[in-house]
Amino acid sequence: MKITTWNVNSLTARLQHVLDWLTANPVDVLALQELKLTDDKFPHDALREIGYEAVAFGQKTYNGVALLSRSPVANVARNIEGFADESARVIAGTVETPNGPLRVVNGYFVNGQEPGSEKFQYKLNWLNGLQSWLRNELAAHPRLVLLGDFNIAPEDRDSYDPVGLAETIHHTTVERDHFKALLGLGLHDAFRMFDQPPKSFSWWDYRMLGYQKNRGLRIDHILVSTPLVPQVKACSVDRVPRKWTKPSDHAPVTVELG
DNA sequence: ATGGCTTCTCCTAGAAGA
Repeated sequence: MKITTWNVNSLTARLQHVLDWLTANPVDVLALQELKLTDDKFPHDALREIGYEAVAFGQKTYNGVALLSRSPVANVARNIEGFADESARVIAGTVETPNGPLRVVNGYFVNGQEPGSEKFQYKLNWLNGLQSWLRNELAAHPRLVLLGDFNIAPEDRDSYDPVGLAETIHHTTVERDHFKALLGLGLHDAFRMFDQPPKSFSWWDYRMLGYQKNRGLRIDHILVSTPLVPQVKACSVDRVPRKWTKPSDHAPVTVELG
């Protein structure tokens, strides 16, 4: 089965891209971030027509996450239990697979804007909350995938300019330590389980011809729990939709589980 | 050097994204 994460930067603006991409890539589960719409505006009908049911957790203008699935999603949770949050950033659900139930946790991690800012502190608090909650989620659901827009470039090789951007947003030691702490819970970066082309990124700035010059970051991730590791068959970024007209600034990342 | 784009809204300017 295939599971994908994609920050679409407005589902209203990107609905046709999502429909086109899913039609060409009929993955089992698609985790979306940055819907930027409220649940009453969620395009259930258009998705149903191509075979997907969705559970959504939306918000006006900002944030918003959803799980699209070809099979039912059960036991849906919204945001981080035990962490009060004004923003719609997490939706989790369980799908049945031939190997048993699979917990899928989809997150739109806080951006943080600038180290030292209030928003950066919110990012750190949010990451602490996520970590505590995930410990329990993993205990309850040993087969778990955490995926989404992490807004963290975990290592220097995940940035187009690790020296020039050292200790700037997405690159700070404290953010990277949080990423390592997630791995410490018993999660594994599916992308790094395979040989990948150098300068593999998942996001490119709209400005400065970012995509054309491959000035990007790898900030969209798929982490799998230890029991799933033997089942991971592939993980890759699909740059194709980043080349479409009016693209999202993020590309979809897909993991294949055997 | 800066910002260079795209999205949204209390809508045509400003905030936010990353």
